[in-house]
Amino acid sequence: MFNPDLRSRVYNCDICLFKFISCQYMEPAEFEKLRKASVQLRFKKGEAILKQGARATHLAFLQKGIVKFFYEDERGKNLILTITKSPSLIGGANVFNESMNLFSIQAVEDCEVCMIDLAMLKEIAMENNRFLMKLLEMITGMFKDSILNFINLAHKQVNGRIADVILYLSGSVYRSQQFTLTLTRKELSEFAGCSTENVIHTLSRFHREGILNVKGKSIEITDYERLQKISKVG
Amino acid sequence: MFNPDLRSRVYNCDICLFKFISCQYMEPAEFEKLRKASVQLRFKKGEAILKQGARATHLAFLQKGIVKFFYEDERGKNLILTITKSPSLIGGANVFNESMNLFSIQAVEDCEVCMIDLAMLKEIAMENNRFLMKLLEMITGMFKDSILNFINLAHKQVNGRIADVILYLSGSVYRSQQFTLTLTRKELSEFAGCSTENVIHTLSRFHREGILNVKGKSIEITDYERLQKISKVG
DNA sequence: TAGAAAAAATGCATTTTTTCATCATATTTT
DNA sequence: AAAATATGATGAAAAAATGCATTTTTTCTA
Repeated sequence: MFNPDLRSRVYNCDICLFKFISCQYMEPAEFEKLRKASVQLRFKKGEAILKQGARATHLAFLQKGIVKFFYEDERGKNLILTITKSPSLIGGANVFNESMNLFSIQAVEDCEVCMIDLAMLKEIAMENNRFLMKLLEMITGMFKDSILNFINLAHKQVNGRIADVILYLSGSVYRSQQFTLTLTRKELSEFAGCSTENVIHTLSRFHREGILNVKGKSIEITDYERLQKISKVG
Repeated sequence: MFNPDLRSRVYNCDICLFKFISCQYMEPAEFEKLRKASVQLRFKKGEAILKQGARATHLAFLQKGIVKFFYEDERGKNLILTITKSPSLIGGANVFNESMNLFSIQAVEDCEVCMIDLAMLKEIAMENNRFLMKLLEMITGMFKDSILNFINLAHKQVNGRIADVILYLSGSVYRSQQFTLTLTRKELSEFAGCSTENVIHTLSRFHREGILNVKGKSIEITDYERLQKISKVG
């Protein structure tokens, strides 16, 4: 039989971590309400998933792919707050107080995202304390990551900041000592808070000094110890 | 009659904003449980209210005074996340996920603080959704402020960052165009993320250029427009 | 209230970072 | 396939920021 409900599904909900976690706190019937208030979407590299300043109507769960959180200032300059890979709850920053998105979220590579209706989510959370607590935990965790990121960047010089960025991408995003960047040098500079040229200069220096093997988008960490030391010393 | 319960009170709870807000969400009897699980304390300028790394056992409500939130890195260098005046909920950053304080909170001038037992607070919040939501809102609000602060600092040069700090202190802390700093130049530098000398140089330059009237701890904004422009342009 | 300690201020040498000019190489668009 | 556009790389000059030595001022405390 043909199931119309499945027609538009990008992926099966049974593999979804958010479903798995949620169902530890609610009955399947209750989760089904949540699911019906959600829609799965594909985003191509570069597409906006949530837009700074827009009304926050959805919480998003990143099922597949990598995204960047960034803030656009008045002069159009961007600042990347963090970069996150799936699976991960994204864009809940404003759920409990603001009605506007504080920042934008954009696909850094092709993504699969489930957009969950905020009104329904709130409705269910209000009836379910343990779930509300868990949500809270996930959302404040997001905040914590961004803040720790900033702290790292705030009192280091560019050397240390770039080392940090590489270590972060290697450890938390691509999860390998050798990876192919899906970010441009400009984006790296928006993450590290310096000029694009400074990123390029620093990467070539790290390459010359045998710390990294940089070839365009391909980066390999060849001297992990030293990179870590640069990150620490600042 | 002598009321032993009042003996150790630093101030009367009836003037407390946290009580006022809480009582919009709970019965007086329930609030009384919370009050009994709380203790009022005085902190002298410079004293630690909450210490980074320590177990988070209390939520603190700042009744009177000014505090700084700061992060101490491995090398003992500090970074001030934000500066807050009373009345304000402080130190809830870790309430819902971590068991350790993510950062320290210290009195910048003499303070009166109510330390609220976290276990009891959680117990009550779990039974009271609307109150839990309100708490959540207050706590994520704190996070939001810190992040916006960081965004401001992250891609501006020292000029703009110092302008920002002065505008912030004037607008949100001392609430006047003319105020007497309770922070040292070193603390300003930890807030602006630059060297102490740079703060001093920049303040004297602003003074020379007629933007500020700086005399030791006393600061007056004499050209608000220009200060704001410097903050914007970075 | 004198003396010590801490904080603030100043000038200068050095380092770091940005900006700009130029060119090579990808990637898209037409 | 050519043209247009974006991205990456390099070097040099200018600007910004730091670190240090030293002096002055303020604050603390005995």
